[in-house]
Amino acid sequence: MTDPVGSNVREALKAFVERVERLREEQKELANDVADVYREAKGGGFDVRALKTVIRLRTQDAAERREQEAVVETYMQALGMT
Amino acid sequence: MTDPVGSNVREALKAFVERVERLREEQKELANDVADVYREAKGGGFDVRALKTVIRLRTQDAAERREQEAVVETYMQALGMT
Amino acid sequence: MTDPVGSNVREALKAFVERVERLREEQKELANDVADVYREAKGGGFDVRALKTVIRLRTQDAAERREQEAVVETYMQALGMT
Amino acid sequence: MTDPVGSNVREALKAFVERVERLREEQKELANDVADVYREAKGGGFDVRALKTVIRLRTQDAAERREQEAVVETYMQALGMT
DNA sequence: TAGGGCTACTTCCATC
DNA sequence: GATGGAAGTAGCCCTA
Repeated sequence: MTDPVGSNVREALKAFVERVERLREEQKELANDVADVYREAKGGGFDVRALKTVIRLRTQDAAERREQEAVVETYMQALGMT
Repeated sequence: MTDPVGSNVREALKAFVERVERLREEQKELANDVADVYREAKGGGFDVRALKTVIRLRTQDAAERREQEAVVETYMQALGMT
Repeated sequence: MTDPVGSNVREALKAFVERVERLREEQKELANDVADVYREAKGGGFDVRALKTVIRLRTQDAAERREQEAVVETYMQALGMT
Repeated sequence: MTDPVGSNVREALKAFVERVERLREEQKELANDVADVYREAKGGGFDVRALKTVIRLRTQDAAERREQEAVVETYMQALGMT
């Protein structure tokens, strides 16, 4: 056992690395799927940027979102960004 | 049909949004899984930052990686970072 | 001249590195300044998140921004996010 | 004073926004300067990616950097990435 | 109050 | 050039 990383530890290391790599692979597949959906939506005439905005807004609580938007609106009016 | 978005289009919109949201949900779960693995590894005494570095390096081609490292090493020696 | 990096090249390398580091330093100072402003604004009762949103929106062309917002609004209504 | 944002507050708001925008402008100029340096370096035959790596490593303490690299090396050997 | 995780933000990189 | 993902950083909150 002169190895700086004993075989049990080595096995644990390999296991961690492989688990992460497997998960990364699945993440990449999902990212491709998402890109496919947007490509389809674009092909169907939708504005992808607006779609992304809507989807982002949906992740926020509705009440909180309206509150944020109200504050932003107030600031914009105060700055003459009408 | 005074609606600016007709019902067929509306249905298509909902379908796209829901598909993306489902995929995003799965992505989030995978991200949590990855975080869990790193947490476990940390608990097992591994250096998470080094782990991430190793996993990143594994995605590179071995020959290319060694080439990069050689150049970096050369520059570091030239700068006295020995 | 057995050095893999000749002295002229070495000097050029050092010069590039130092120029970048100087610029990075200035960037960091500016980032601190920005953080200070937001801290002040927060202390003055402003909503920092909304402030950031407003400042981001100001970088967009006003007409384009309104166009985007109109599309987003249309999608949100179609999805019942009223 | 029926304005939701009183004039003093409005002035404060404008001041904050303008300060941030000015700082952002300076940051952008610095980013351009950095890009210029790398462009020059590339023109002089340097490997920009390796340069960036070296500059990043220089921000770390030398001892800490060597420690990190040793751990990474150990993990790589344990994984057979020799 | 110093640390330590957590979240959000920003920057960077790799990919198309 | 644009996009998405990852890494690093900073600020926040809580705990000890």
